[in-house]
Amino acid sequence: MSEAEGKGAGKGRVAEELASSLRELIVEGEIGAGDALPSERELAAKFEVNRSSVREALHRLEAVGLIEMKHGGATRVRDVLVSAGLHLLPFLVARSGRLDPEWLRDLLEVRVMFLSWCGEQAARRASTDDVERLEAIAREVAQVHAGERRGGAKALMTLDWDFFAALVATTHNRVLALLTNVVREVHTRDPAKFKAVYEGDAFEPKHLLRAVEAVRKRDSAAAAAAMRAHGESALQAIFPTPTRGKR
Amino acid sequence: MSEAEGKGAGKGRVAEELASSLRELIVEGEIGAGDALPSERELAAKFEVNRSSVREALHRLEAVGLIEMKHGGATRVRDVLVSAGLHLLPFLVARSGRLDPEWLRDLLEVRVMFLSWCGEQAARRASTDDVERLEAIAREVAQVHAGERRGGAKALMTLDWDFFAALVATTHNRVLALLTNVVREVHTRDPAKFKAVYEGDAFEPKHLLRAVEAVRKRDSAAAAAAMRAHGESALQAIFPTPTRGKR
DNA sequence: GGCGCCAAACTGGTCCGACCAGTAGCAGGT
DNA sequence: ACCTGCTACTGGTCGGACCAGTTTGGCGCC
Repeated sequence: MSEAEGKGAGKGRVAEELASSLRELIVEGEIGAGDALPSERELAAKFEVNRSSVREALHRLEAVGLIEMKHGGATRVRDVLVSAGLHLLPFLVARSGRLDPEWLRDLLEVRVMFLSWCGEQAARRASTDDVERLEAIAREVAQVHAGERRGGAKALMTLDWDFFAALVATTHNRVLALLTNVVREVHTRDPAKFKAVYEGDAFEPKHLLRAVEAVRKRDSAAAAAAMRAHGESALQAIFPTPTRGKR
Repeated sequence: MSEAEGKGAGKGRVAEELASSLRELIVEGEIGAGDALPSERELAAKFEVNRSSVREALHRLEAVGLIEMKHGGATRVRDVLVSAGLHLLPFLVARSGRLDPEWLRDLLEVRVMFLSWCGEQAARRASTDDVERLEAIAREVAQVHAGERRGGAKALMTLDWDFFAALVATTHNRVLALLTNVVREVHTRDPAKFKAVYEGDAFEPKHLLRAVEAVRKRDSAAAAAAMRAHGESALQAIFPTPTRGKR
């Protein structure tokens, strides 16, 4: 009866939980694009919640582009790849509780692009304050990496994110800021999943230090290259094969 | 394909309209980050709609990160730049009905990054079919641009988008596909706004043709350069000053 | 038999009023 | 002065009624 089985989180909110369940069904492909969902009244009965709550849950999914509600007609599942926004990236990357290698790879590839471009733009726009901020973080990373400070992989992960965030801020590009918000969702939803990137010897603070120096010198090409190397190292750590190759 | 119908204003949906009104108030800065919204019951009375509809509207805004609802506490406006997703890019870029130059510039800059990177990845992953598809579109663009075919700026805009979409598809990167969905929202919400990019002599099909050739030869660097040039030309057309420069 | 119209039986959308469940702030006791 | 606990808020859930579109199928007409 009571599907009181607490999912990952979010008790209290009935609607949120229902949305979570439905999202999972869709993301896992158990409902397939184009299929019609049960009617709101049916869902309400099936999940033993009020129809208002069902609607609330459905609206959440609609807002993210997962489903399409049509007055008078059925509510249908949309094709994730052509209608969904980045909001459900976290759920796609970590479907079935595990990291999906395909999605993770795509994500890390895009990350390389981001890092590289942020480096390039940051080098063009950075103020001396920006440079100092970046340098402070980079140094801290180096210290933690060298074992001079406590923290380990977890601390590295946090600092790496801080560096990225600082870099984005340095570009003064607000579109990028919005993009970063979404990336942060992925990053913070389940940090443990990405720990591997920071554990081996793949993580090299020197890239960050090089990037800082390049930004200081206003050398956008070098900054881009350094950040690209930083991103590539993570990619290589998880997918040792060269960047190319068929999928 | 064509699913973006004119949505200038009044919807049949009460909740949607209310959400629109509130979103505008927030995006225009009339409610300011951190401020508390009136209670749901107050809003219901003020807008003469039911509280359920108010909640529906609020949930829509919450879903995109515009506001924060706390059980027992007040519903507050969040800082757009640190919490909002890309979903409201269209509203930020076109706030007050006009294109905001600052946002547009940021957007076009990011577009340059996208195009460039897509070119690079496409060159690595393209099948012969992909190349043919890209070439077909590029040729069409060239024909329209040369006046051999009807359409003018509007047709160019559509074709340019098709090319971009095809390029993204060629990368086989699904994260990028999601990202593209969001970009499409901006692109299709009010196409007339972006007409300027395709009207002057700024738009040069040769970049696309060069990109196709580079992709065919698996020359990722050349493809990246060509697409970057393509993006830069649009940027230059609207913001004639060199890429750098303070803001 | 085949065609077309119309009405019932769906669907989602809105409304109402009540109650549950947290929060914050004020009042009173210590 | 501090802490406690009540109370008057806030949002969250409920269920039941009704409105408004879509879909469907049967009935009458051709």
